[in-house]
Amino acid sequence: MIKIVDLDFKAIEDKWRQKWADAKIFEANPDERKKWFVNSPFPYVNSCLHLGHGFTYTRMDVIARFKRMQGYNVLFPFAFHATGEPIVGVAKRIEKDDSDQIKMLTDAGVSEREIKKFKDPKYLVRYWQKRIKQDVNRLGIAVDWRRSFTTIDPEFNRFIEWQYRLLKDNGYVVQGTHPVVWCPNCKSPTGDHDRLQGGGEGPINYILFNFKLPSGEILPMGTLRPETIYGVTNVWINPDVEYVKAKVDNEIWIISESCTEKLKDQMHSVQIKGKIRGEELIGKRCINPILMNEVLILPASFVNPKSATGLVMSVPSHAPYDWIGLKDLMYNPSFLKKYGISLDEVSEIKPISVVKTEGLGEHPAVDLCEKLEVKNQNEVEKLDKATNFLYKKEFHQGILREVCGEHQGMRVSQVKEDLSKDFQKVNAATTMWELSGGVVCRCGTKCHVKILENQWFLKFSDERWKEKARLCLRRMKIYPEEARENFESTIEWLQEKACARKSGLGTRLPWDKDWIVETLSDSVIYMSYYTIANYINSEKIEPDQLNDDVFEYVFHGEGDVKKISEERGISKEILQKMRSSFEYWYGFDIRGSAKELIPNHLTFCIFHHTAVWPNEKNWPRAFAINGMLNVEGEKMSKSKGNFILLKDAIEKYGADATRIALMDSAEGLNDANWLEKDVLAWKNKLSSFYGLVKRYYDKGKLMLKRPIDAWLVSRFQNYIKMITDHLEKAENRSALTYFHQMVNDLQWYLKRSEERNKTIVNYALEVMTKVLSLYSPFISEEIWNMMDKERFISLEKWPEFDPKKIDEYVLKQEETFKNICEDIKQTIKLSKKNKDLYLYVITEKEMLYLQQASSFLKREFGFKEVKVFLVRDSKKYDPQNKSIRAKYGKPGIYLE
RNA sequence: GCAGGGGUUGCCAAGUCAGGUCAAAGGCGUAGGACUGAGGCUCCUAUCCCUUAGUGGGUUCGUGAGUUCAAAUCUCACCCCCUGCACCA
Repeated sequence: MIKIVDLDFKAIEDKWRQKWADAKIFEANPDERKKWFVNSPFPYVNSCLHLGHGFTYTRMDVIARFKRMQGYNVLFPFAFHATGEPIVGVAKRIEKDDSDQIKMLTDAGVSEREIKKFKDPKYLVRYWQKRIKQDVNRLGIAVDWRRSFTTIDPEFNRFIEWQYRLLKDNGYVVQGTHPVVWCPNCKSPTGDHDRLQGGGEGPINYILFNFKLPSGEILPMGTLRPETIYGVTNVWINPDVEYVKAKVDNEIWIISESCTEKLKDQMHSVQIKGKIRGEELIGKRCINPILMNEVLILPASFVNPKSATGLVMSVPSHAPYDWIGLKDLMYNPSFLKKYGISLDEVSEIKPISVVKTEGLGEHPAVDLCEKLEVKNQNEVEKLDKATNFLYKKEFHQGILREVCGEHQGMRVSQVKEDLSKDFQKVNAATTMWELSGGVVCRCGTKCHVKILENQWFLKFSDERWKEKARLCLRRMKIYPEEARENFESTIEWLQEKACARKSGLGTRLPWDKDWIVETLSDSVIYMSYYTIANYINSEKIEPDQLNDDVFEYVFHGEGDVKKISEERGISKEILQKMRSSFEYWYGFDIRGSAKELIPNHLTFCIFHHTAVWPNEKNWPRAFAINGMLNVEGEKMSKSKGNFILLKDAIEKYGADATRIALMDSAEGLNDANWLEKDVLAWKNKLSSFYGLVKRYYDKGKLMLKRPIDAWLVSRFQNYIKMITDHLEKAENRSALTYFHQMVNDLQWYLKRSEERNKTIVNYALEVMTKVLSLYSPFISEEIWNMMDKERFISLEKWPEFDPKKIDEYVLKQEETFKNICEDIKQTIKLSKKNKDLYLYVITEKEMLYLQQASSFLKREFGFKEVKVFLVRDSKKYDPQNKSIRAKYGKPGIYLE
């Protein structure tokens, strides 16, 4: 019976945190031991850490502690990410007294006085840096803080400059032109997270067909389906819209006014020459640039001037809107008359089928409108649904008909690109970018597509770069293996990636100061900076002392140290120390992160390492990937109100329980689930383990090893093997499950043996405490201290697996014995007899084993007598006659 | 839509690659019991359904079909969930 011990977890945690810090046990310097460099992505410093951070960091910390106990020289550094837009954004919002922003900060426990100072982004960074450091320490992460930095430190900026110059010199950074979603107000690209509306929308390329009026002006018709040019029966213009005549490059176009704004941002020169109402064009004819036939310009209200050019061609066979548009006109002859168009002219128009699709009729748009019973062009919902359906179906399965000339028989999906190119080649068409859907920037402005010129890109498409990345990945360990495919497909899929922006915090591109290195691109090789950051910090090396020569020497061993030392004013010894520190620690041995970073950050990390370091020794060696952290089965989010800050969890449950519950909540790519009842259960378990040690440690007798002692040792040896194997694969949860089993086994042992073998019980408790120390280090230090140990458990030696200590025979016997106990229990239940017990066994060894257990059986079941007999001749067995049974017997259990 | 991962008995989760020993580990929860002044602790027992003298039977591993003497495990199709889809951290 173990009494619950009331433990003051907080006091224990404070005590050991302080002792660790005083003894500087996590400060790692190169020495003769083998090294182990573990790290995890640094957090963005615009708020304190949440439970998800705690999950990833604890996971790495468990591995760090494991490796340290295994005898490695372990380095776990930590830094802070501050580059990019959000921090500036917060500062700006504070400046403007934004109430939402202030509330967010107040909720996170920032005082009003502090909030006022947040107008200064640098102050804001310093503030959160302090808070985050506190959170990390509270959680018990074994960090070497001497190597800490932020990405807006000028020293770090020098490092990034070195990196980018190097990449550019090797041809991995190139200039290019690219369409982006653009906010004309912010004058910057609008990413998904920067949007009030239109998440997931992006630029899509419209083809514009140059229909011509007899007078020479061009009516550009925007469409996503170039093949439908063969099925055009007329064109549509919105009669109520005021269009403009504009000189676009060297032609006169008639387009909507909003289109001119878009074209200006898409590398066209646009001058508005005049206005023209849509209705003025109705009833005129224009020429199809491919078929060269004349088609009628008809009115339709569904034509949206905000979409592309504000002019569309009509393909009634394949576009439900167009078919309904025509029908609407036929039912409305007076409307037609207004524009001087005769009903006959319209009723003569017959759909022209362009695409043949299995399962669809000749004119699928017509059929669909009938099926959905679309009454008129105002039934937008039905029409959109039909349009969507047709677009997909015909794109994937449709085959071009005879009217398409040389392209006949081709599948739409295969021929679409070629068609577009061909039409452009003969000047029948151009293209323009349009959004796939409306996007509104966070600032409230409507966005459009802009073609960014002279943008800087990382050339991930470069085949020699990809090949190196593949090689690196092949050599890496990925935990769990299931995640590897994701890396492989990312390497194949990555193309040019913009690596610079015009706004936000960060390092300016050294050769083009207008651009700032984008934040995902300045955080891919910073782990190497940890190996020298302690020298930069302690030696107070100034940013302007750091130039490419320094970094070339430190990271590549290039150049003359003496000369660099003189020129840069850094002592030769320090430079050499930095160099050897890098050589000692790099490449890192494991980096742990959530799975969301696989397709970007982690794969970039592979690419950049292979580009910066030709020597494979410096490449990443392993990634450990974890899933997302859910809370009570739901995604953690501020709006759901289930957002848990790390500090709050630690405050409420203690760091030890928080850590071990996090580790127990998931493994591999599965999303973890944080359940309060589990955390509380762990808190109790920790207490009762403390109680277990207090009660049994060093309390038994010194005695010779009995079978049951051998059993416990054997079981523990197996556990040590299993736990070690799992931890080597970053499977922290699996390793932890054996802790439960060890507790169970120890409890069986305590019950089973009347007298406890002090050596054995101590051994078991020590092993368990060591295992526990990875997960819940504070309480483990406390327990270790209670055991009168001199050293920190954090610096103790990991229990070694020794197969020689495993006694297979005893393991088997005890297993059998447990089964026998189970049988005895059942038999007692049925026979209601428990006076005497007779056991019949086959071998003498078995007999001896059971005889040794007889006192346990008496204690456990209340037998007066327990006898074990050897079976001599089972054929003569007679269950009724005790004396015969004793003489011959049959293997089994008999009760009196 | 595309890419990667997943769906197991109340919940979490092992098992799937190497088919049988799987009614399926372990943890949590729940129920009963022990201990206790009392317990939210700890220990024992039970926990798919029916039946039973320590058994026997039935129905299960997202859905449907297939391969096989035999499928949670292999094949195919479908449904659902998670992550990512780029100039954003």
